[in-house]
Amino acid sequence: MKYSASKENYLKAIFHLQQEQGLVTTNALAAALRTRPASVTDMLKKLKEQKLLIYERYKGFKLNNEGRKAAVQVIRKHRLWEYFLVKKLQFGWEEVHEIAEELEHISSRALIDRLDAFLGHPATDPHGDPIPDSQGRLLVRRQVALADWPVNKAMQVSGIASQTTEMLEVLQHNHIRLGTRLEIKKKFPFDDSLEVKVRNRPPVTLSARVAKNVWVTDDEPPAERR
Amino acid sequence: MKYSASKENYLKAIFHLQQEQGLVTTNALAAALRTRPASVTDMLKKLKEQKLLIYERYKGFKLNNEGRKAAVQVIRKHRLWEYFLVKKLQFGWEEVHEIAEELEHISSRALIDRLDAFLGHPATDPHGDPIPDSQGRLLVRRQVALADWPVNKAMQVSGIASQTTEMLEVLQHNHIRLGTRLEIKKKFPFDDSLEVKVRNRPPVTLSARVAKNVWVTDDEPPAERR
DNA sequence: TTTTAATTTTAGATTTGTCTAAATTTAATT
DNA sequence: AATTAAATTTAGACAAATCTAAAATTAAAA
Repeated sequence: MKYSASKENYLKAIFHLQQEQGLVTTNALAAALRTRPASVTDMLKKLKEQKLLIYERYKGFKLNNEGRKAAVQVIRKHRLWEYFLVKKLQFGWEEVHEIAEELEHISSRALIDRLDAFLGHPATDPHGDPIPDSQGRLLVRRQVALADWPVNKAMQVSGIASQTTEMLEVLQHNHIRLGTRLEIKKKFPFDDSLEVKVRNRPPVTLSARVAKNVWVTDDEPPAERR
Repeated sequence: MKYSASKENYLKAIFHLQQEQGLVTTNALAAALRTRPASVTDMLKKLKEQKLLIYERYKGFKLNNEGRKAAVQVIRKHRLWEYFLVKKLQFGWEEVHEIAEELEHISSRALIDRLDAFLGHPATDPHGDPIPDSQGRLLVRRQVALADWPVNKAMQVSGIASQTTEMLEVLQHNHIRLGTRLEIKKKFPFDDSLEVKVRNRPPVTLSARVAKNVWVTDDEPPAERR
């Protein structure tokens, strides 16, 4: 099955949206794709005809099994390319998204499998998001906002939600980046700020704003795939 | 300047055709692109409006300076990707063309410059064709068919025109590949076959058919760019 | 130099993906 | 429950790239 770049973008966006909500709405998808609701309806009709999603007029929609498989393949390509761009071509992890948006539509299956091998079958992309394996199995790590993590329980940074320069500046200043292991030492209910500690460093304070935008996971990520 | 994938394909094809003939014809371009003459005319009109070529109705056409620059950038991308596929991803040199046809349309300039650096600024692609540098300068090697090379003058294989499996089989059998240095020992006017000699090997005979499809160049390629 | 053939262009249609504006359906309020 | 508002879909249009069939131009042959 080969889909157009546009269709692949729709599949990917629907996949991400339905992770959070069960059913996806036309408006939400239009916003995610920066397009018009009418255009979304047009495309939904085609995707439904191709039996990639379950869709009821005026109600909402979601990918079926076929659609999910296709979406995961696109995500796999995107994240492998991002990894390549950062690890091999020395791009900064904040500059690669746009380029990967183009590369993800290259169709050759052999290419992506060889790229995967060349990169050493990486488990996550440079933003900490898991890379689906060649069978389309996606490692699901129970990611949670740092703000919601319990006190005194080891964890590591698995992703950064908001990747503004300002945000990255704060993290860099506090020696926190992807994979950094840390613990929350104290929570301050007054302003929801946190005191966290990285090994061999003095404790630092993070604002609620920051804590909400840092994803963390267990110290040792389980190999659970689905 | 960003052009659509389709336009880039036209530019590239025109560039190659006008290397041989001065003016390109509608039919020749249609054949090269496996499309219809009417479609070619349609596109020519657009390329002319964008001031990428010189075109007179019913007469013929060729790229102007702007068009040539754009075409060379596409060729640069294509050949760098081919090099990457063969040298880094271990593809065979005969399988990479199709994939590079897609990759060559990725637009990021930063990507291609970093890829170039990552690969060590290679001078030629896996087929022996020169890779334009980042300023669009294309190394012009005086390539000539093996059939037309003088007797007893050292040379090296710089390219293979017809890359059928059968052709490659013959070459492999005679230990001839890209970069192989050899000399013609004798020409047989009867059937235009040749006796050639590779160093440290017994002489072998090549048919006229083969000799016409092997490009050769001087032993030491000059660094002449234009 | 006519006539015929080949090449090239135009006219009009089609597909994919998008849009605006209007109509329809669903949800929210008074 | 009736009315207003929001969300969604339809209708009709448009741009890009392609096509077929017919017309126009150029080249070749009788």
